[in-house]
Amino acid sequence: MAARLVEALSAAPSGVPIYKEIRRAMLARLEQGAWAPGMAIPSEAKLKQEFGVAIGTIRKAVDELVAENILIRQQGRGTFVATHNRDRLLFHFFHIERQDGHKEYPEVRMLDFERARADERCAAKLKIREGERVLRFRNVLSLEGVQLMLDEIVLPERLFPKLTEKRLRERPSTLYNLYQDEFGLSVVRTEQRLRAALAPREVARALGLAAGLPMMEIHRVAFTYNDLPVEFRVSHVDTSKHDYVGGTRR
Amino acid sequence: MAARLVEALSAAPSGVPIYKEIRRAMLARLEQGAWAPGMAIPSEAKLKQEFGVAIGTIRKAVDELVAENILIRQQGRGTFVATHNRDRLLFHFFHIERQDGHKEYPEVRMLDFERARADERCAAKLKIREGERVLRFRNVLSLEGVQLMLDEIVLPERLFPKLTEKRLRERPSTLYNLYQDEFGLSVVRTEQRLRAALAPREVARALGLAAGLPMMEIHRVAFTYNDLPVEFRVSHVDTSKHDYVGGTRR
DNA sequence: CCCAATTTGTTCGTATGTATA
DNA sequence: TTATACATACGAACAAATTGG
Repeated sequence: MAARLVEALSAAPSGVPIYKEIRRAMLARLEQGAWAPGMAIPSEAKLKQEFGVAIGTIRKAVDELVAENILIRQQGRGTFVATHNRDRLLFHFFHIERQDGHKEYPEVRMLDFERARADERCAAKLKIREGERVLRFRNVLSLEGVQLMLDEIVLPERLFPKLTEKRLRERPSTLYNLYQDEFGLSVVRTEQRLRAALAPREVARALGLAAGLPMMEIHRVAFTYNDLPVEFRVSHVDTSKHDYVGGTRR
Repeated sequence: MAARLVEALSAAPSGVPIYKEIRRAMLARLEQGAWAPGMAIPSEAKLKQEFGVAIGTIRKAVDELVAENILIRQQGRGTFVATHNRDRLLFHFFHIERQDGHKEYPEVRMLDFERARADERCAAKLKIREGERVLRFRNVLSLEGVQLMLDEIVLPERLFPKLTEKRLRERPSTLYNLYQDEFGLSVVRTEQRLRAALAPREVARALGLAAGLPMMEIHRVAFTYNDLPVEFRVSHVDTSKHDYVGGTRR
């Protein structure tokens, strides 16, 4: 087994560094679920043997995956596959906080759930064909008991076979945790576009707000490992008491 | 000189890795202007000798500064201090683009300029005392000839001595380039909070828009090396045809 | 056009320190 | 205490890109 891997790697067309190949091999294992969320991956010493390279080369591959928040290193313990727990959601994916800086985990309530077909916009965002089957549901998010955000979420049915309203309602943790644990889809990155817009009647009604209130409209696409779109989400946020918080980088 | 540096580093209270100390030493040189924007820093071989450590240790320090977009490596040429040119602005600091994804550099026109004193909000954001002297000016930004954004910019006068309206108007490049070249202040990071709001009368008038239009309001603080706030900026963006574009990370 | 010098990029190997179980 | 795993640091060799002669 070890020899095979080494050959496969050194047989690469070259020009591509070994550590990049190893990074790809690791991503493949993550994608296939060979390395499951929350579990420790083999130690650097094991990987060094398995891939037949120096330990520094292994570390360089792991470095990149750690920088992408895909793996998590812990000195003395091991290197782990990142999971979608509440902390990670709050830190990396939920960008709304009170204007005084207070940040907390939102309470989520599902409004409705339906099977539908992708319109042009959804198809483009999810990189699927127009008319392909999708699941669509809406969530109301609250902070400190106050409803302030409506999420309309669209998933390609092909990626989420047999996902039912019941399973969504009864999920014990975050949505992304469900995607990860039940369907092997780990969200590792999002792209989003924000704009200001007057609250659509539907949205205002769902949140119990006056129609015509200015709201933040967010279009977000969530991707898993190989830039595969997993979810498209349109959010409307009441920003009268809360902000969307961002920074530089990329 | 070399010996002194080595002593200084090894005399550190320990617990702090050498490469972290070297990173700090490099940041100090950048802060003091010993390494000027756009210029090459000494080669890794030189730094290795100067600091009296292994080349790998130098590389690890540089790695971090490269990841922070403070230094830029170029194989065969050297390692350079990042400058605020238009490309960097567009890529790292200007987040507005057309809703169809088209991205370009904005045209800037200064509306007014005044000396004032920091109110409570400005003081908090800029970490200065309330009532301290500040410079305040407003810019209208246009894309493809259409005015779509009003920036109100506040600078602590202490950091920008003798900055005049004339120099601002006659700057050849970006604002951050001016901060960097004329005042030795390199913006390396920003924090921002976004919300939706109805266009204030003043803003609508300056941009030639109808009052009461929903606009994106952005509060941004720009920092230089040691988390020192350099600029506070409140922007109002007409997002009827454009979006604010963001991503994950941090 | 090629050669030589310089500089960063990759890879190897080893030793030791520190945190965890 | 011991074993394991990641973190730091050292040193060396060669590859790849750039520059200037």
